[in-house]
Amino acid sequence: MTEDDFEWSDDDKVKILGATLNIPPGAQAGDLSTNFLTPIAREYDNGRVTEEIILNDLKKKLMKEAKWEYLKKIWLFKGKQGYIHLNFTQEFWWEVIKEVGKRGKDYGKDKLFSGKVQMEFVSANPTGPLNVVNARAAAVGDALYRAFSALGYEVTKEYYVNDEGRQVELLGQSVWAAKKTLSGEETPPPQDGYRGDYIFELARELEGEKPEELGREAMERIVAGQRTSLERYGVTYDNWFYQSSLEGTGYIKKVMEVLEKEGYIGKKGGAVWFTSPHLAEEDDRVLYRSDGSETYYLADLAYHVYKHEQRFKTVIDILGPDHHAHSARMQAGMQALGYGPEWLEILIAQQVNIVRAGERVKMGKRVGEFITLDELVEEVGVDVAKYFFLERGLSSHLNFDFELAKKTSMENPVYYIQYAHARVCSIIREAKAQKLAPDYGAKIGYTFNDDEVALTKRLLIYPKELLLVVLGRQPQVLCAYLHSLAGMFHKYYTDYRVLQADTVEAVQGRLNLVDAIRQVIYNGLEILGISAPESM
RNA sequence: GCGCCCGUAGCUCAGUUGGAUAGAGCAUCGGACUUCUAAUCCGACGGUCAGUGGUUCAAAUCCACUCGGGCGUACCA
Repeated sequence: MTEDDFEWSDDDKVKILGATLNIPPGAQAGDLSTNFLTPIAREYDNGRVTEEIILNDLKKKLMKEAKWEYLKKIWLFKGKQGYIHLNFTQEFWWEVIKEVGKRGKDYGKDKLFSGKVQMEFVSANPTGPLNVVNARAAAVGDALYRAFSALGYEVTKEYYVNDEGRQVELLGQSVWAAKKTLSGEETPPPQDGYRGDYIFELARELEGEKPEELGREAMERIVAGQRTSLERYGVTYDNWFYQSSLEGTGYIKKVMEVLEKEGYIGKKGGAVWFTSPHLAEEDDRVLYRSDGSETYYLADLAYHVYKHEQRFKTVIDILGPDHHAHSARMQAGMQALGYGPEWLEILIAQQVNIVRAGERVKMGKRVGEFITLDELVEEVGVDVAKYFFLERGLSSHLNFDFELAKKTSMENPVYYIQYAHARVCSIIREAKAQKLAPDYGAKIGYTFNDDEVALTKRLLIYPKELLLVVLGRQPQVLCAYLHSLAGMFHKYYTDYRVLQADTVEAVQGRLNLVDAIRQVIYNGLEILGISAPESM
């Protein structure tokens, strides 16, 4: 086998250069390592290609990459498994720091992907203020939006407003009843109506007289309020799409035509159903009610047909925990309409339990008791709220302990990360007073010690972490990364003096290093939508 | 009943397209400020990865079953 027999695909390159490049544990390890060998070895394991041959080939390839000219040694770690270890020359670490410094806010950004992607998230019903699950979806959706953008996707953020249907009627009736009550004529809210102080506030402010008018007015007021809450939370949208705007567009008609043609339409009890021979009967779903009105399901299918015509490569919807069934139905419907399963991706933001004084707060708009996004921000602040949501996987249930979030706020992970940033800024400020500054063009005649190399490695893998966030739709990877980087920096800060290093060159080298750390923390926090204060 | 999510340290959770010695924070206990910010650092304590079986050179990760928790299962949205 010669070198030319072995072709590396782009995917393989991504793996080599990023996805599976790790910082190995243990003292005898190389600078970086990859388990890339194992899957490839198995793939080519026909008895003739040995690990050594692949290793040699990999070495040649890596040496050719300009960035890897500093590769000093590539070897097979003799452990339980065959990991490839890489060692680098000292110059390599300076190059990494230089790369971070020169690219600045763009470090980590890369045109790895292309195409239009839409992210729809929060899309709460216009019947009340935003709650904590909405806050969770907003934090994650917005962070994913930035991560996707950073890696080359052209991303659009959209908010879907369900401004039609029974809920708006109910809302109108609820406000109407509250208005009556306020005028001295005690009137209970309708069955399944909305309760809570905000209904009475609306009743005081709105002028409509009939329930229908009040419903429309209340909805507009509430949507405006949701938008303001989100802005205060640092989340804005490219587009607010109203369900009512689908009227007269023909998308609903189109959905019905295609479904009819493909044999997915059935009639039962005067209603029109989505049905399929592949589905169990209980999975059938109403499209038109027996009174002839359209369901939310039909409207949502039409809405997604509309999305598809906007030529999005991928559409990602982040929905609340009450949408499990709806999610499955949407996927079934979209496939019936002829769209591939990978086109629409539905992520479920699992429920958030609010814990106060050790007890779970039961919530629900119709119960009238819930913690709003505004209250959350008011009590713990934007940065803490976002971080609490971002550091956990979207699919796990989350306990949000208010007392804990406030009580331990001084030892909060988000402050820990921000403090690392502020500390570097403090060093830079002090350096400036001494007429010193980071200089990435400078020739560095200083040899990084082990701790400095370890920090540099951590900076080197930042782009890989960003890639993992995008591939797995999981911002928590970035939270863990930043927390670990901040931790390493805090220790470094305690152990070494930057400005009181032994030589001028050491001061310059360290100054460049800490400034690069500052940059990466800044970039990471920016992706997460969390502020990076210069002093605390 | 069926579907989805989950079960990892005392608590809250990372780690799951199979890969190196399972990690953090909080809590508890003991140390470190004459120093570029102690919102920090160091150390100690803490694990049958819910259980059983299976697949594999290799399982917290995949499969099956069991147990436990949450959510969903509308001609609401």
